[in-house]
Amino acid sequence: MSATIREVARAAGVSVATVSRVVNGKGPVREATRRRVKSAAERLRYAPHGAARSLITNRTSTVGVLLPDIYGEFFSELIRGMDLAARAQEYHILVSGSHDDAEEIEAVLRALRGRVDGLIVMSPMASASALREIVPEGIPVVLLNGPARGTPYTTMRFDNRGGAFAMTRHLLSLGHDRIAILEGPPGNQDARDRLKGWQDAMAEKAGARGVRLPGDFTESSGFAAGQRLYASSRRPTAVFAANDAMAIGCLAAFREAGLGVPADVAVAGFDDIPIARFVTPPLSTVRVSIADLGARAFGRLFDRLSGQDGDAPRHQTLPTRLVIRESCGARPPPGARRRNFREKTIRLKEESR
Amino acid sequence: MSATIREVARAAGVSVATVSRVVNGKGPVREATRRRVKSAAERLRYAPHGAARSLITNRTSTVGVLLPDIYGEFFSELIRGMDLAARAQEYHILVSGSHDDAEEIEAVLRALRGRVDGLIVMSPMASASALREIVPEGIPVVLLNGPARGTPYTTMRFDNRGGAFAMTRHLLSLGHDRIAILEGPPGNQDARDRLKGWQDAMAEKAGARGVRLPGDFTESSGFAAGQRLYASSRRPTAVFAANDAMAIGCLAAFREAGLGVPADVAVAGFDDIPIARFVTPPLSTVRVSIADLGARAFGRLFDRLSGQDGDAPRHQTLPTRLVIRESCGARPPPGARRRNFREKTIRLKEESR
DNA sequence: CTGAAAGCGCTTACAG
DNA sequence: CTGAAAGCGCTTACAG
Repeated sequence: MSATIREVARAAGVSVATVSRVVNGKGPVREATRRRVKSAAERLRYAPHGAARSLITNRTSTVGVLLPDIYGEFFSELIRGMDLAARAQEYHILVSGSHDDAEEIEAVLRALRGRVDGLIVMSPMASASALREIVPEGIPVVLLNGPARGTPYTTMRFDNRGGAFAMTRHLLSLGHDRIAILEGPPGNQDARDRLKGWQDAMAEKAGARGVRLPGDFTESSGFAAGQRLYASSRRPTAVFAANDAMAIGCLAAFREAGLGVPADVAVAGFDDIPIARFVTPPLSTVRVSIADLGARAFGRLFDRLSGQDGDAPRHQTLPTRLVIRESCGARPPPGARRRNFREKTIRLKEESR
Repeated sequence: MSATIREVARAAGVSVATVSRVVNGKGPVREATRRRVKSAAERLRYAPHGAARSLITNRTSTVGVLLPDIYGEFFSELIRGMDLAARAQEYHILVSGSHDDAEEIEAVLRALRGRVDGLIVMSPMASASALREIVPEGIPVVLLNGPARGTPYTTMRFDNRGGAFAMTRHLLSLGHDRIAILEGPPGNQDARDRLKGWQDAMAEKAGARGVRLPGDFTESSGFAAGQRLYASSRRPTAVFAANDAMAIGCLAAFREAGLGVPADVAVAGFDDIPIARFVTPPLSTVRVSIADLGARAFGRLFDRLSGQDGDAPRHQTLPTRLVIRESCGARPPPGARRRNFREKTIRLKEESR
């Protein structure tokens, strides 16, 4: 198909070594030779063969990305952030998604040997030790949303607990004392941390009573939870959903039941997906920058790959931001910055270690 | 890092050729030898080196996916569909997104040589000839949403025109005769085809008057369009947005202006993103299966790669489905199938060539 | 400044 | 049934 280095060498009347030097811009080459090679390469539309190059250099310029079964905008944004960061370093992204058990991940990881220089893994398994069994050693790994401690891996996550804590506290400060939480999927680390934040805030306030409802991050599960809440005898005065999709499903259930938001019940979500400000009423939520998470994860991995970083695992927690719109019925909190669309956002302190 | 075939060979007391035969399950090997090799490979956690294998077999088991700058659920769903289909064939997906000019794409394509067996390309450029200049020859390509004719490539798309035509006709049948369209980005082929469908339907009805408003597929652009429509002197009685995100933005603008939907104005979208049924009021739209598009695109490419398909380019158009909810104010159309959430869906005839 | 040669880790005819 | 050897397309010391 494509021309090889040998053909370019012949066309330019030089050795393959010289072509290689010109193409890679390293090693001394006389200007006249360089031009001859350049033009031959261009004429033949030469592009170095990636696999051949990888074999000898032991670098693939590719990172593997393993993700659990993810829907919606989270996935896009994450890939987007990583892809942009990777391209800037002339790296490629090999994606494999929809994993829900260890065996599957292991199979993919084996197949990736010799194809990637490093790995970004968002594991559906909470256990770090399980992961260590599976991930090949000697290859740099950045873990997304995994456990922060007790891992030999560098990790990166949002401050889920902090964001949930702040939002719950905000609801409490508005006078709510019966606050329900719509939980995410049981095994999901984000879901756990958000639940934890809600619990911690609720524990702070004497007399506050919480209700926990199961969910799975889909709009439907939020809708179902909303229906249950509506029918319950002592209805909570506020609902904190562990993500926006569920909050929006819940809003739909309340609307259908004729329940006013925020007049009859306050609702808040988590993520600040683009659509959050356009639903009825505009949704109060916790903003995270998913693309940023992706870009930083790649950046960390790249640092490791280029030896700019030590070998010790690092753990970083990205800050979140409270976004107060209409669904929680709040007046603009003091000190909040004014933004478009009548929303106020509050930057939360980063919780980094 | 990882064990090589040579190490496994030594450990098992055989030649590398034999290890290769065992690992690949081809060629005759005595059962006892096979077991010895298997156990040695397992003990050493041997995994074949992808690049080395690619170099000799001239297959990478990887397909490259080039996409324009895409946000939201479209991107996720597409990748998801491709990834699932690819995994079933033990293929990998190399993704590169956010391209908006030819030069960028060309650079990525060159870098992909020797890394992928085939390409799935969704080009921001409408012109097929421009693409031909860039795409390396001799490598199978499936074009997503590109022009159907005049290309040497196999193409795959939704029946955008047909879906838009059916929805517009539906609005007309409800008695609307002033129907606005919120257009997508100028260069986008989906956007063009949807506009065409609207135009064709409007042309059929004597006395129908259309208004065209610019948009870019984002909620914000739909919001802005909604505001303009509200302020306009002769307000249309129905709005057809070229995608759901814009329709939802438009709904938000109408709500803010105190305009009732569908009482004062009907609204319809395109895509049927998961959230469409949960907005207020639930959105009438045209359903497409994005994951299906992705899976089929991979399938076609795979057929080409495994020689199961001829060399002649094939063009396929995937059918869409009308989903009637509340935002367009229709009564259930006759013959529609009943689904959950009080919606009716109508399968539209496939328009395949 | 340039070239001949070794070698990266595999697979695959070809002998035996 | 098994092994020795060639070769996939590159890069990189090593000579010259």
